[in-house]
Amino acid sequence: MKYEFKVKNYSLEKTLLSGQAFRWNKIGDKYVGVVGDSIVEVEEVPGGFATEVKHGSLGKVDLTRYLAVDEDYESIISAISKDKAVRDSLETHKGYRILRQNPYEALISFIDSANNSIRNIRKQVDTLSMMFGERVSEDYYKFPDVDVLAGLTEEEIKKAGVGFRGKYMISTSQELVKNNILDKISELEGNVAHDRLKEFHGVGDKIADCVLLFAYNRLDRVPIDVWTRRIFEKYYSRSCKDKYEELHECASALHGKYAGYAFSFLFEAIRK
DNA sequence: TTCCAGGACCCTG
DNA sequence: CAGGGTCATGGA
Repeated sequence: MKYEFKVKNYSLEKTLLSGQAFRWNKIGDKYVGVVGDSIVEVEEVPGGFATEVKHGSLGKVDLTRYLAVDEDYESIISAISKDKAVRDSLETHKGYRILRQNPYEALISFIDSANNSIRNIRKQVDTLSMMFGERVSEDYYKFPDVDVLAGLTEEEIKKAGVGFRGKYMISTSQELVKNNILDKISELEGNVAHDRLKEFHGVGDKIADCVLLFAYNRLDRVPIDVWTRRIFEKYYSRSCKDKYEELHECASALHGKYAGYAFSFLFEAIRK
């Protein structure tokens, strides 16, 4: 099925290849990715972009949600633009959007992000899908189902190249098979949801916030990592202790309910 | 060869 | 709590 989206200020490249999602590739002029059970092709056209869903059930409503096309982007930009550092980063990185990914896929993918490079994460998530996910078409595989990963041995999952993170993926999946709380996360208040996610083996402060920001649309959550700390040093040399919770409080105080967006722009800017 | 990659865990003091 | 070592893997 083909769908067209009219939307301003949407950069497919910055959004789909940024490191918030790991299953998109640019092939020629098109971006091709696997979303749920579908292969999606996206291409820029005048006034927005065109999508084609191959093999799969993904509809326009699902895509609108996943790609955050319905987001009130101008309001967000306007709100965080009060800050000069953010304004500067927007000059280069406006058009970046925060996706709304599947929570399980995001959880496992970001468990894979621990002490790892984006390049490797991409490769490993791809291999995981190829080895343990359902085949969609010739070269494309769905992200593995939770009960499949839950049934693997550490030896088996390590063949996907995920290293020491494999055991975390398995135990997290096993916990979810026993008690799938991922739907309930959305009902929890921010800090509570954050702490609940941290109960999974392999999920610490930063990864919990990645999942909240990139899957649950919690735009106020800020994954604090080395880059975030560099951002604080460079732009906000104020007195917040070098402790995760304190830094997150500072980020909130600076940018409020869209702090996740603000720091995503700053992150993209400083990482270059 | 060594170091680092969007960290988290575990053990000490 | 704060500070270390450790964990697989690939690329520079």
